[in-house]
Amino acid sequence: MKDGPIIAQVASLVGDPARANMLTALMDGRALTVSELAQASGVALPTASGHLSKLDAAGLIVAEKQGRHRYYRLSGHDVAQVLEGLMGLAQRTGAVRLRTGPKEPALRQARICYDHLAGERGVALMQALLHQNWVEGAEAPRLTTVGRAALCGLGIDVPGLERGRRPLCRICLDWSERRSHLAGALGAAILEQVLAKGWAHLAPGRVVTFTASGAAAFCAAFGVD
Amino acid sequence: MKDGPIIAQVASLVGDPARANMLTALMDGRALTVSELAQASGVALPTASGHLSKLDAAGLIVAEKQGRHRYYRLSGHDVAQVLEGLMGLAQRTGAVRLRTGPKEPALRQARICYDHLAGERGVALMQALLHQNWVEGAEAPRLTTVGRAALCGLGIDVPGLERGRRPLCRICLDWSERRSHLAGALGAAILEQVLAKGWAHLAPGRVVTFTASGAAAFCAAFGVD
DNA sequence: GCCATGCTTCGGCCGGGACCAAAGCATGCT
DNA sequence: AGCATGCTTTGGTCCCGGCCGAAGCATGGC
Repeated sequence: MKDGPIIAQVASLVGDPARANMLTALMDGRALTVSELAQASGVALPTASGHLSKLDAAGLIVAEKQGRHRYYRLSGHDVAQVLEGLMGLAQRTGAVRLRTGPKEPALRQARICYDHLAGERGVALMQALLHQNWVEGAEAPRLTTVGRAALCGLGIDVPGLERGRRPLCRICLDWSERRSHLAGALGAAILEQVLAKGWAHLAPGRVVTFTASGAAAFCAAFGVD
Repeated sequence: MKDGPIIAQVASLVGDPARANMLTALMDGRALTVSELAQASGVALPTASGHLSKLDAAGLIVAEKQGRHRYYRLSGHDVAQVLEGLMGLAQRTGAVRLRTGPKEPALRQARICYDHLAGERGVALMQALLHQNWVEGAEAPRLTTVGRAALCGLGIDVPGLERGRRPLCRICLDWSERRSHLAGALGAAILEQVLAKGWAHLAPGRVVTFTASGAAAFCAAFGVD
């Protein structure tokens, strides 16, 4: 007896180390070429190509041809979200990673989750937004009028975002903090703004590093304690 | 380069069809014996035993010895949540199940997600609770005073739940509806109450079937339109 | 036209792991 | 004690799937 969709198929795709590495490498929302993904996952190029076709066929990633390069990116936020969930599980159940990277603490502090901010800073941001009543609501948090004005003042094109098809506010469970952070169009826009203002920049491996002054500015702007 | 905890290990555990079947069989929150799980997953008993040891060692399930039986259940809500997430992915990406069961529609309508109500009815319940302002809040929705009184009136021991360690309100993304339903201690208590009042009963395979009068009573009680 | 670059396909190797039957423990009933 | 039931261990088979090298297509630059 089988209940619901066959979860084993998609799970086994993620279950291979090489593919898992590829997927996590894609979790920063960028599109990467086959060669880059091959290197990121530590397998030869032909092997990577095969893996990627499978992931593509399964609909977890989508391809984009550009000249003689072929770019792959995650097919949606739900994929990233499931990956975060798996990371949370892996961490809670104490699945120790073999070579516990030196940037683990940095990842916990601030990282990219598909296209928005996650980690301690991401959760703190969410808390601050709620606390100041810039957003409110339950499973689909809504921007308040006061929050809307404040974010516009910070240079975020809220009207533009509202015209898009993508939901403004979404929540996403943070694997390291086990609390939610802000996703959705607004989450992405805020991250974009943070990077544009030079408060932080992207380090390899999904790590987001804040400058000293940038961190201060970030906290001041969004009311993080 | 590996990011975050090794997600491949836990994913590959779920990736085996037999184990995936066992896990989904456990998603109704009950504890099942090894033999039951063997049958549910369609493998011989020794094979099932081996799978279960692995899942246990990985911390996805926990064992409970009772006489000569050995009961297994999911180790936590996070496991169930990740499984729901995987189902959502599998469905969106069109991973069709081979023998699309006849109870698929029933599953969509109302089913058990670990220990609370999911499916159309679960989502409708959540909407109604929000709409009537019985609960409000963002990533951790809170019970309002008016909601608290109303639920007490329906025979739910809210003070008792509040004394427990488990969070009262949690949200959980519904794989079939792609919207959230209510989880947490309150979600579990509501389901318990629905079953206790005979409004619905459990059918095999996580399906929850409402009686005609029970459905009406349910809608009236919680203000579902 | 030529070569260089990026990717896919093919062929063959190899290991891990799923599977079951039969034997081995443990627990409970009588 | 003795037997039945429920589960685990052992041993051995088998097949799936990951892996790479080499060859085959594309695309772009010269």
